[in-house]
Amino acid sequence: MIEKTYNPKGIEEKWYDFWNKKGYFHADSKSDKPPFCIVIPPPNVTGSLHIGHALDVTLQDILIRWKRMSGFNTLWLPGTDHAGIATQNVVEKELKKQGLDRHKLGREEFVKKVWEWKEQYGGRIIHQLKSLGASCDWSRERFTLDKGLSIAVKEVFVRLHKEGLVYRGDYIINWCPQCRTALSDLEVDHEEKKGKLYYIKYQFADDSGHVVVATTRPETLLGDTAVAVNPEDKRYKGILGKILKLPLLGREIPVIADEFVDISFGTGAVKVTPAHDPNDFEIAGRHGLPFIKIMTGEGKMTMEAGPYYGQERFECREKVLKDLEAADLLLKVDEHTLSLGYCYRCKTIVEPYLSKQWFVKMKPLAERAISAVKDGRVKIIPSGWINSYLDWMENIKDWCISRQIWWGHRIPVWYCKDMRSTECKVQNGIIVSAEIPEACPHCGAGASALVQDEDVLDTWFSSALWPFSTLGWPDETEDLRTFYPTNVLITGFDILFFWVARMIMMGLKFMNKVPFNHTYIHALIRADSGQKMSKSKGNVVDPLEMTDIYGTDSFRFTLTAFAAQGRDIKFSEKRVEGYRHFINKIWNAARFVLVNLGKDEEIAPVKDSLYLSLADKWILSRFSSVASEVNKSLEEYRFNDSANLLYQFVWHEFCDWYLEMTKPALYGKDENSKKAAVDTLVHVFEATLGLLHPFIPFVTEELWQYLPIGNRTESLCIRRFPTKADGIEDKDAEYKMGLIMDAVSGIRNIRGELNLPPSLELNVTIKTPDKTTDILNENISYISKLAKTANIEIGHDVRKPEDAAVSIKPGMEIFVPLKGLFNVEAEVKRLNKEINKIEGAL
RNA sequence: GCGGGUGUAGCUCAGCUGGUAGAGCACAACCUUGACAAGGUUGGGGUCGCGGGUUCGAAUCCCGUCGCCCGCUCCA
Repeated sequence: MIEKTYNPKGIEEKWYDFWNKKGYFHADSKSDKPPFCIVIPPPNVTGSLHIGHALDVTLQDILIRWKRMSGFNTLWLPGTDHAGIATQNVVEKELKKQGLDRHKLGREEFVKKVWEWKEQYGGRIIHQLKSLGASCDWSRERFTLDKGLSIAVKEVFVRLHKEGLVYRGDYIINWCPQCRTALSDLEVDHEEKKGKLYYIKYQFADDSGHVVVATTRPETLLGDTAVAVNPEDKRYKGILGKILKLPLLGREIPVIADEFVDISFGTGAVKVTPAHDPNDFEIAGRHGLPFIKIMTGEGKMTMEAGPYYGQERFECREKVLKDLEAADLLLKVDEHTLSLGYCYRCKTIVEPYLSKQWFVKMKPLAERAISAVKDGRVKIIPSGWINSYLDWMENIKDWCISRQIWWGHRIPVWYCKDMRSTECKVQNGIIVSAEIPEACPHCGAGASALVQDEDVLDTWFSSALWPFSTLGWPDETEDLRTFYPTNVLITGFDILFFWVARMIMMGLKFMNKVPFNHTYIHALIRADSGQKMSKSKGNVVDPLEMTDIYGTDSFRFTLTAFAAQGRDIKFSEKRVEGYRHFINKIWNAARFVLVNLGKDEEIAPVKDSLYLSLADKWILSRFSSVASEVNKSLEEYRFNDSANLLYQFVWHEFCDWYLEMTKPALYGKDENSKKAAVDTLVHVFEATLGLLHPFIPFVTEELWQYLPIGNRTESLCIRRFPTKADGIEDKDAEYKMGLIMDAVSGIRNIRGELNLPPSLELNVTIKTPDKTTDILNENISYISKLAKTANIEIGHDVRKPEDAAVSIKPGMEIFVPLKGLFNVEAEVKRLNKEINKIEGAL
């Protein structure tokens, strides 16, 4: 006999190894079964599992296990991401502890170190995924820097370049002076901060007065090449074209007119710093202004900054302000809230910076991705995200894809130093090639004249190809034919733009088909305070700690029950404990089933039995509708609904009612009834384990092994997933049981008149109201409920009771046999005791 | 500025297409009854943010309002 409480230790590892070794997770690209494929959102290779992953993985595993059991050829493709900047930063931090930095090591040595790091920690997250029960096909595991995926990356870059969708140019990009690399717009986090707005006098060169401009970054005036006003601004009509003396440096700059300037903000006059502000950059383009770089990639001032040369950017700001004040050029300082950009990896304030970078032209790619969502080829669930998606896509800007770091896919571009031909000069000596070129294709210069671009690609460039690069693209593999497009992508909304949108664009571009038909965006898990979980706040819940204390099944079930669509989740450990009790309840229900089984008992199909009791019919019918509801809710990604349905059914119907009501038959002398009861009990319990398996795979597999079901497969995880046909629909039984349940629940209220016989049988009469008007005035909702239970269609207008009373007529009496309630006797004793107590007190 | 979400029991949250307010935890009382004390039975506790409207009937639909939260975007 099995233990009284469920202890997951040992059981989880045992079954995971078993499933894995048996090859149940392996997908067959030649199978006749319909394919069902999910590619995992690849976690950071050196990362460790956080609770968001746990939710993500649990939901995917539920779908995969459910589809596998439902007869699909399932592929859940696992893998990891090299996570460019993130990983490089971690390794650099580690080197710093050893007194090293990457520049001392040199590129080759450094990259080697990162690979070593990857080898050392890369397996950790995979191991953690397995401990959650993730039924991935590990034979197909991928890493974004794998050879195959690298080929795909180069191929995409080359093809996009050929079509003019990849270009190189000087633009203002977001620059992190700490990481010393460009960042895409998405990699910048904005935060509102209280800052100051400084009003500075710019004097005319002819000493005929001054113009006041306002700025939040006074140090950038060192790079000003104009002051702009709105052409419509009457205040400044007279000064257009006049020359100003740049404060502190004395350099001469013109006053220009540009419509970009907002008349109502500040003084209506704007300093123009083309090399350090994206808007000013554009203004400069329109007016042919020079670009003066006053800052280096480290955030220090250049020679152009004159006396401020070499100063750090914020130090320089202070000095500039001091000097302005001394020169009586600082008119006033206002409080001003502004939103600052921070590097999403190192939290340093990002600097708008002019530099040469590679970009992807997004508009043409976005157009197709917009229509794919609009016409439903990609369905976003919940649909609330569609607006955000479209909004972003319709205002998309070009994507800066070059990063000045070393860990990642090196850009497949070489520069010819010789440029011996005009052709080569026209091309600026740029050679884009998937292979290492042996000579310059433009001018024939030898390999020694060619230098590869130093930069690597944004880490999201390779993830954008994930759904097809992992299946073998650009080769036309069997896997690609079978599993692309994938069925569903499950991820959090935080990477909707980073990743989901870009996959849709790339999938359409290179496969001509959307990468997935559905994408389910789940909620973000927050700490119970409602804040985002983060290490610095110390409010992180470690999933492995949860599984260690409560078991994987309890933890998975908690996450699933939490996963209501479209809202954030505040995590509470108490809920996990509650669901551990649920797991234990199932465990003990199994013990009940097992003690009521004879040794080697043959379990017959219940449909053949003529001796089914009301309770048997009822539970079979309930099972039928629960199975149908679970299938339906999973179909619609209502994970929490399916979890709650099962919780409700197992605990409050199967355990609370059915197990009690079947006892008289089980312990009775009638062999036929007993046989029918045992058959039903085992059958329903076994099928329920099937329904539960995708949610709580370990405990269900363990228990299933004890059940004597004929013609069984060797594992529950490949058992056919139950449908409503595994029960027997019997609305009449449900109706009658509903009345019994109502009556029993009402025992307390009618106890004064209750005269229960000592035997376990009694009759309860439920009398419907006498008059139609009573029904109308007081009992419409009651009638409505009864009608619902009895599955009677009532008219839309319940004000016409004759419609409602099709089978429940006014004054009609319904007799309900309350038979075999095991604990009625004890309940009566208790009630009488309490009544006596009350009477005694009176 | 634009968009989205949310306000339900002491706490964390469910409540699909309108029909007598639910779960877990916490609390109180009783019960070791042949699966289960990680249990059972019963109970206390809610003006479903506030104000209107539609309806026989609204937590649910509509309008307004207050509070909290989250995205995107601009600001010199």
